[in-house]
Amino acid sequence: MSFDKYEHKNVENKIYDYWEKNHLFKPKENSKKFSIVIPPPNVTGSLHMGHALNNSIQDVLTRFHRMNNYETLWQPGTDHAGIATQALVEKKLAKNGVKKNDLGREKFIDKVWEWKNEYGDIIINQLKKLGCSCDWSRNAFTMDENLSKSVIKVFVDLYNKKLIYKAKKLVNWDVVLKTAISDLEVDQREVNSQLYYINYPIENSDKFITIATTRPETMLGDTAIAVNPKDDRFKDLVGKFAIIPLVKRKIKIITDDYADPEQGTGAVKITPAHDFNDYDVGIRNKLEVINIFTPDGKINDNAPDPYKGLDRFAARKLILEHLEEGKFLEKIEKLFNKVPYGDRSNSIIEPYLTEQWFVDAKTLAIKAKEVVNNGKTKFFPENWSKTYFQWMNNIEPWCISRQLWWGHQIPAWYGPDGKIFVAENEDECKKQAKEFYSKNVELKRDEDVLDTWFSSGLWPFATLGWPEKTPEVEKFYPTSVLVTGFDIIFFWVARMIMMGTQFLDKEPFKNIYVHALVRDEKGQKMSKSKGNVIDPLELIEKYSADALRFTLLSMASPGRDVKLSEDRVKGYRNFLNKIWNANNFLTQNKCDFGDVKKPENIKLTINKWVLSELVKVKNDTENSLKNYRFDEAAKIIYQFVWHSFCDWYLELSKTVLNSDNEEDIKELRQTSAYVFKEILIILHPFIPFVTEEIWLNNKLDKEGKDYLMHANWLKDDYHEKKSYDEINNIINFITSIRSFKNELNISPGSFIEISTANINKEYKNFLSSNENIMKKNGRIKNFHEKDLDKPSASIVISGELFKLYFDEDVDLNMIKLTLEKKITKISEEMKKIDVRLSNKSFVDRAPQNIVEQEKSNFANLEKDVKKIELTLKGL
RNA sequence: GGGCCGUUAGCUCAAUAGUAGAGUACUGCAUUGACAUUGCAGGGGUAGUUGGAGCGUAACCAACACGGCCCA
Repeated sequence: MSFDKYEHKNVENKIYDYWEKNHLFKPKENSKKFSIVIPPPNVTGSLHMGHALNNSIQDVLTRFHRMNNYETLWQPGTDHAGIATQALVEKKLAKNGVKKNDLGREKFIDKVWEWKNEYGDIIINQLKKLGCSCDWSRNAFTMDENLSKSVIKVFVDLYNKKLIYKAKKLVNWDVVLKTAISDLEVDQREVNSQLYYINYPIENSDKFITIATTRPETMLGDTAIAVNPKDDRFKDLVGKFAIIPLVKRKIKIITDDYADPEQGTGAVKITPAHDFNDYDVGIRNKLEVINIFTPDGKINDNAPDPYKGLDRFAARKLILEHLEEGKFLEKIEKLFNKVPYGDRSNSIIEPYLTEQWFVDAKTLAIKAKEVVNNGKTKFFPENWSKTYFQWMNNIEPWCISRQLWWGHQIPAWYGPDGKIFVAENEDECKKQAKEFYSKNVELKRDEDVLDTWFSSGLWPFATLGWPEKTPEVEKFYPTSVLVTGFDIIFFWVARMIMMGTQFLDKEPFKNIYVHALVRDEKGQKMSKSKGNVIDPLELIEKYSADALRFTLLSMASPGRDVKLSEDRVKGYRNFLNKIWNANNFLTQNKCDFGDVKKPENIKLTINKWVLSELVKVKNDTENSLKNYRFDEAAKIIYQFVWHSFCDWYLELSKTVLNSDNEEDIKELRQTSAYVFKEILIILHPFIPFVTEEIWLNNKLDKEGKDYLMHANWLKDDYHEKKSYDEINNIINFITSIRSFKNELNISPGSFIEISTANINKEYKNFLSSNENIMKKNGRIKNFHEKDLDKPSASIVISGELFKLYFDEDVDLNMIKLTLEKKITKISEEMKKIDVRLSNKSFVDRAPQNIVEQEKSNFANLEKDVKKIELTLKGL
């Protein structure tokens, strides 16, 4: 087996099994609580990039809190996706020639459950691939018995409070699915349409009035023509009657502000049964409402013969032909307009007059707005509260009934005369009915089911066992944070807040972290039709779940779309490999992971430095996480592990490890093991698999007594400023030497000699105390107290002048050019500072420390230039 | 029509108003032991435009341009 590559494929499944086997996802009793409910994916769904981002974030938060003494619950589950699931099962049955109606409601629902039991866990298993540490023993489903109980209770309760009611209204009707849907499930899409100008003859006249419409077929249901009261063009016609072409029905020409003189001809046909605006006009003017469609979008018997039974689009075509023949069609214009589409069926939505159940959302919104207003619930980024309020302030009644079978059947029963009884079960309704009618009567249950979002609205407490007073509700409600995409703030977040404040009198979550949508690398929304979908499972397969998680997290900056490119994922896969090899290095150098602890009385500067860095990095990472700045957190730790720890600490440590100072070696082994262990701990929430694998390989779990998943992040305020500065000086010195060699085209591997004749004592001391490290990493043969008698090149580091001697021949001209370039650069900088300092207002009004800083910067640069100039002269 | 957001290196994005950074890509060099999924070094920015407040701005204000999203 090769040790130099991290192979995630053999690791991730194994590690996940290990976590599950040891029940590490279950909440562990503690006084502090942390809880998240998962935004339940559709049971029909499969993992897409949005899920991957959403759940990576939740998992980081969950793991972080679990590690740090919070009793932590990440409540998982799926929702029953009424329309999608029913459609899917119907389609499947149809393949075998079975129709839903042949089976009947009960048997059909059995079939759906069969499907759910077979395929419903697909997305759950995909979440496991991603590493999600949900408490799967609590996995919930919106159609589960206890959730259904909450749904029924909520419905009955809201009905009794008159916050749910039944009404005949115009609703958004999906003619393919044959159900009502809510406003939110309607997509307004911009499409190329045609605007038809149609002449309606005026009764008893040879004149006509021209209206413009994009939907000529709805003329079958026209009951008026409206013009604006201020529109003088139609003054003579108001009050007269027009004859609908083809239909030959008489309709009145009325005035209404809705008619816009600027639009079309200024006269507008009114079809109250098939347009939301027209419906309002109809009510204002007491117009007749004529429905012309069947529930599946065909022309019904209210229309004249030739059109009856035609599909709405076929009817349009025929009507246009007939209009043309009858010379009623004035002209056709091209138009770019918005047309409502059902987001599930992709068919054009019809406004349709039916009896449906509605929630009085306006009333529920009052408390829901309050908790955000008074800061009990906070949005991150804060700006999303604006979106929330904008919708909440203009909220419309929510149509919750769906003409489906799969879902929570509405707990309403009808008496023989249509009287409605609502209760948690039929027996209760029967009691009510008996009292009402003073005899036993047959009751018939409402056939409709509730909108899936109605049950999702109860998610944060129904999953915890409400309405029972469970310990979970007690402990974990309100939940700590909701992690979600902005696209469902209305659908889901707002509704949960309404339901939570209504039924538990408390906000469902303290914080709402709103993340962006994941787009492709060009910033386009991923969609199957565009073919730009990146499948997270493929990326996991190719680069590991850890790499995908880290990529998504590092790109999750607030208010931005996440533009995902595969190269980034590859880059973070390399990061895992780097960590893996750092561990190899430590192991090969006999760093002892058997008894890891922070060494006492540390002597070595690099050890003091790395510990100081570690503490700082840990604090910064923690702060970033607390502010939901996953991008920052990822960046901080990446920078530390790769650059500070691997590039500098481990490199510098080689000098110690190769020495014969046993005491130093021991201290270094201890420190590096300790720091690396802490790195694993800090990294674990981000990249749980590889950190766990290394943890277990190094036996840091102490045979199950020390789980990485429960390891606390370090608590320490260690900071050795002197050592911290010293190592930073070393890094600066070595980097300067390397750059200089590079500029002079000197091979980086070659060794050089350095004269320290011109530098101050302090710096000399610094050099001698770090001589070995400097020599090895700077590739320096020797430091000399006096200048050597051979050609040199000079360099200024930290304001001190060093002379360098090379074995190979260096072109004097080249040295000259390099130094001149340096002077130019510094001079430019000095000019800028000079401008600032010679500005009187700056000196007078800027804070003193800023002015001082500028002055000392200037002085330092000046010194550097003088020194370089001196050497130039000597060349 | 109303609202929200964005415009910084080739690309993707950061940054309390006080010397513009990272990742990636690119260029050169290195390679016998942690790692080529590597190392070292380098080039690359008139911060969308215009105006304003301010000692000082990428950051604040206003207008405009371009792009994106939500609602009607």
